[in-house]
Formats: sequence, structure tokens, C-alpha cells
Amino acid sequence: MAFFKPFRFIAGNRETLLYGVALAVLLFVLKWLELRLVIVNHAFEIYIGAIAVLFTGLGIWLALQLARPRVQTVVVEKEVYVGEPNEFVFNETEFRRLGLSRRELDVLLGMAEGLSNHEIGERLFVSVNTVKTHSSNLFSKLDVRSRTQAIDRAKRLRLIP
Amino acid sequence: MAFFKPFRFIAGNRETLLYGVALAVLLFVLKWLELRLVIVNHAFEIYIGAIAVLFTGLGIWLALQLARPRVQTVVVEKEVYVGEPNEFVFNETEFRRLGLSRRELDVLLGMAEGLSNHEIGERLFVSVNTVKTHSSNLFSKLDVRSRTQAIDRAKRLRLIP
DNA sequence: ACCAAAATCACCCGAAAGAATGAGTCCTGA
DNA sequence: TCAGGACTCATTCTTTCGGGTGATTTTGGT
Repeated sequence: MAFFKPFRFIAGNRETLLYGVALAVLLFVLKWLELRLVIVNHAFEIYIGAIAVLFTGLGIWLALQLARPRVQTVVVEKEVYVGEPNEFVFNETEFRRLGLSRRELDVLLGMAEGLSNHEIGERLFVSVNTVKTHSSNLFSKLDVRSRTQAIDRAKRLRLIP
Repeated sequence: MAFFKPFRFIAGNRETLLYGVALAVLLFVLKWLELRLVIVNHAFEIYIGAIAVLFTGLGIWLALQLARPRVQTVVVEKEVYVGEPNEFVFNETEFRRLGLSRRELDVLLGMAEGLSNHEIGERLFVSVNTVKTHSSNLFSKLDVRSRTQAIDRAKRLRLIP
């Protein structure tokens, strides 16, 4: 029964003992009032009132003792360094600022993958010479002198992942 | 107390009305019991017990209605995704797994900066030939055939930033 | 003191990269 | 229609890269 469930919260024997003593005192008071009732007959309403008050107080006390506390949820923000999604955002601004062409970017991407000029040419369906032309222009615009430098700079400028 | 908990759902004036009705019924029951008491004298203890039970319930109900609810704070941690510091952590495990030497790593770092073999040699105070030897061994261990491929692979393996 | 790994250097050769120059095609905007 | 940009391709030449081989010296650990 749910009524007795909260009794489990009463810790230790001392509290149980205290509760028993309180009940004994209560019964004693009741008996005393009962004796007084024989003498003063008109005190019946007072007696009933006393009972009501006493047990109302007992009810209140019980409720306060046993009432289940309401749960209040407090959200605490905790910083968690989560594994970064490593998302690459293409730097469109820098791309236009440098005046790179689409084809030059294609060549650059191929270079970053470790492809040779010949392989880049095959991927883009153009000759090696064309790739070389693009790469030369690319180097000029990036102000570098080799493909490795181009890759390094492009990575820093967030033109390639 | 779970037994009386539904009483809390009664809201506004209906609650007051209900309280009045409950009191009326209570008084009626008391009056009825009082009448019965004249006939059955020995029912006095039952009467007292009923009073006690009723007012205990009333007290509990009152307490539940009026008492300030005890709150229990539950802390819920909420993950806040903080901007990643983009910090580079050297993959020591992969480094040893591949059996790379210190010098080979030095050469690799130079390559990643876009330096030529000659420039790497100057930085490391060795001849170009030495750099070429290191790079050759490096390529074998990384299973690649060019410096750009080496850079690409090393980046994926988190050997270089 | 010895061994193994690492580091150093040298030489050759072919392939690739890069610089420089010229030129043809296509497309778009003035 | 005309200029300019992007794309394409070619040629020549120089430099660099990368593979292969061999050798000597340093270093670190047993």
C-alpha cells in the first residue's frame, strides 16, 4: 500500500522509538481527556475538538515527514570537447581573390591527392601539356614554385581539405 | 503521499466547493454518530477512532495543499559543443608501426612545407644525396611513389599537421 | 667490444616537373 | 564585332625527382 511506503524513509531505530513514544503520549492524553469527560459532561464538544485538532496535527506532521519531494530539474551546461567533425569549408572568398579558374582548381585538387601531371591529365581528359600550363598559372597566382608548396599554401588558405 | 496526490489536481473554485461539501458531509457523519452514541453507548471508542482517522486524513490533505513543495534538484549535464582547437596530435602509434626514423620524419616535414630536396638538405645540414636516400626509404615505408603522395598519406595518418 | 640500425654520402639514369613561349578555340560582355 | 578571359595543346630546355646500387660512419643497446 502506498500509504506505508514512505515509512521506509525513516532511518534507524531511534526514529521508530520516538514515533512509538509519541503515540503512547497521545493515547495517554486521550485517556486523561476521557476521565475528565465523566466529571464535566458538557465538555464533550471540546473533547471532540481536541481530538480533531490533535489528529489534524498528526496528519499534517505525517504529510510533511513523508511527502515525496518534487523533482526539479536543473540543466547544467558542461563543456565537452567533442571529436571535431573535421568539416572542410571551401574558402570561396580567397578563391576569387586569387582569381583562380575552375581548371586550375581541378589541377590543384589532383596535385593534393598525390597525382602526377599525367594522371591529372587523364582524369580531366586533357594532355599533360595542358596540365602543365594550368599548374604554371596556378603557381603564379599562388606565388609558389612547386606543387608541394602549392598544396601547402592551398591547405592553409582552405582551398583544399 | 501518493494516496492523496490526485487531490492536488482539483483546481480553483471547485476545490473550495469540494472542501465545503466535504466538511458538511463530515459534520453530518459526526451528528449521525452522535445520535447513534445515545443508543449504543459502547460505540464510543469507534466514534473516537473515526474522528481520529478523519482528521488525520484532513491534516494530511491540508499539509499537502499548503505545504511548500520540497524540491529535489537533479543536475542534468548538457553537452556543449565547443569549437575545436584544431590541435594536431602526432600519431606516435602509426609512426612506430611504420618503423619511420627520426631523419625520415624530418625529411617528410620538409616535404610537407614545400621544400625541395636541396632546401631540405640545407635545413638538416646534409647533402642532397642523403635527403634522397631518406626520401626513398620514406616512400618505401609509406608505400608511395612521390613526395606529394607521401604528404597526402602522412596527413591522413596524422603524422604531419 | 660488438652488432644492428640509422645516418651519411656518392654516382648514374630515366622520368617527371617546371619555366618560357607561342598558338588555336570557345564563349561572354561591351 | 571585337577584346579579353578561360581552356586547350605543343615545343624546347633546365631542373628536380625518384629508383637503384654501393659504401662509410655514427649511434644505441646488449
